[in-house]
Amino acid sequence: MTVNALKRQPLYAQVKQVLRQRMAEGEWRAHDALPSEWDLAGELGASQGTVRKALTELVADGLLYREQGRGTFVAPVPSDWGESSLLTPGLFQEQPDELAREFLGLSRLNASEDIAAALKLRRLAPLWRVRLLWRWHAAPVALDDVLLPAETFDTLDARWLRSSEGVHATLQQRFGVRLKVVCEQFRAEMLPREEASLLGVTGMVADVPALCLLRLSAGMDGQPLEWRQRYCLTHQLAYTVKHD
Amino acid sequence: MTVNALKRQPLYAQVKQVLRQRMAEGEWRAHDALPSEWDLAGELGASQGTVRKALTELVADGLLYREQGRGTFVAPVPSDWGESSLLTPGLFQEQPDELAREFLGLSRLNASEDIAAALKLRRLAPLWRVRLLWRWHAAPVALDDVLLPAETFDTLDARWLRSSEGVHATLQQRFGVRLKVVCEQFRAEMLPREEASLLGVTGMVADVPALCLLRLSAGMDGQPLEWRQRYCLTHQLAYTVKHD
DNA sequence: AAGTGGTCTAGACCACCTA
DNA sequence: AGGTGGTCTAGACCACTTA
Repeated sequence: MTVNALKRQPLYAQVKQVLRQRMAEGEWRAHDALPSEWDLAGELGASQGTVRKALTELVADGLLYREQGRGTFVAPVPSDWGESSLLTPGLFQEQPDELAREFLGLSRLNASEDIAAALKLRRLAPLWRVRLLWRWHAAPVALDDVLLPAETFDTLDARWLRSSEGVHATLQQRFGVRLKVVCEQFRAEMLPREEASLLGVTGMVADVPALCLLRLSAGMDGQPLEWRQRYCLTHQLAYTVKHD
Repeated sequence: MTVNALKRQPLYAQVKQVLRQRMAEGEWRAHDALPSEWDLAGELGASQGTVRKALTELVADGLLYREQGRGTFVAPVPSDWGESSLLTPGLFQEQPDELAREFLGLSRLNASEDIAAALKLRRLAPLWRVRLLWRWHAAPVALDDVLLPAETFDTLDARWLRSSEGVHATLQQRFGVRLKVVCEQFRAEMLPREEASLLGVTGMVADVPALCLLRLSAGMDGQPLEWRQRYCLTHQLAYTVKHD
């Protein structure tokens, strides 16, 4: 077995791990085809059935997709917005394709107690803080604070974020880490002053309700790696979550 | 094969269907053990591997759970609140166990265009409308409008709802239908007058932001069967969604 | 010790896509 | 026609639970 260096893990889990690593190393790009089940079985020293089980789970994890008769392919990087989408007030129908992301800045701060606990860090651990503004047809609709453990991503560079497809794409390309959403929490609040000004909500109509979203994301191994807080204006758009 | 009456479906899907039906008919109660994989394979005329695949998917669907060395068991009915929970302002830690449901009434109305489309009904199709109030430590925190296709659930009786574990439990017990959440949509709004009064938000402080939640649920076959609209007060509690 | 679910294999056949 | 994923089988061994 070529994969037996890892111990006490089922063979299919080792196959998953090897494939995840080879994907992170950039062996294939999005929509590239993987070798067939039989070829992988030969390469990795497992049976075709075991490789199938690993591939099935990687599809469930969102890393791959399959097409009957054609092959198994690398799934594209998910957008920062995650599995969720912004939609118009109509019920679920329309696409959020006009959504644009604007990078506002990168700074450092120390973790509050709550956030340190959520990210499983010690108190006051150093964090990166990325601020993003989302626009829909040019109008600001949401503002993000993205907090990342600075020791894990110590070489993070603002230039990467300014020019990339997004924070999640940068983490995947520069650090080989793929995020999945663990938990989201929703509140309705009156929009605070600072966020109101960044979202272009001006003086007299300052009493605007906002959807306040907290989101914890983790790597595929379950390690929490991103804390994100978002204020959304929902006059024109609603925030939707699809299940399964 | 005892299950081959259905055609052109993979054998494991037929096994799933048979087991779902037997569960809906009340052959087992929550936490009862199913027969072993080998016994089911014998009963149903499939191999143990095929039965395993069916059981694995039913576990993924949330209908069953398994324990190594002990057996396969029927999962309990999910609460109306669904996979989601109400939590205190602390980040994700606490349990929503003090949540109580109060049945306010059952009435009939005709579907609006939006809702008819979401439920895949014709315009003005008759609907049941169930109103529910949620309390947390006695204080009202959320108000539900539940819309159900009246022709599908024509014998629905208010007495069932008043005395049961909830709408979803009633539908499962009386109609053999199990719901799963398809899609949820979130907005922040100022609380409308009628809802404010039902939630006990009194006169002068009437300008309260509320979390407005729309939810579409479907049977396990994908047929949309429930439309639910909820206003949540999020001063004390936030609404959370867990993924995977 | 017996029974259960969990993993793994080898081989077969089918449905679908591409060339 | 040949390659791919999708289904199905039969048999083996392991890890865990229960009595």
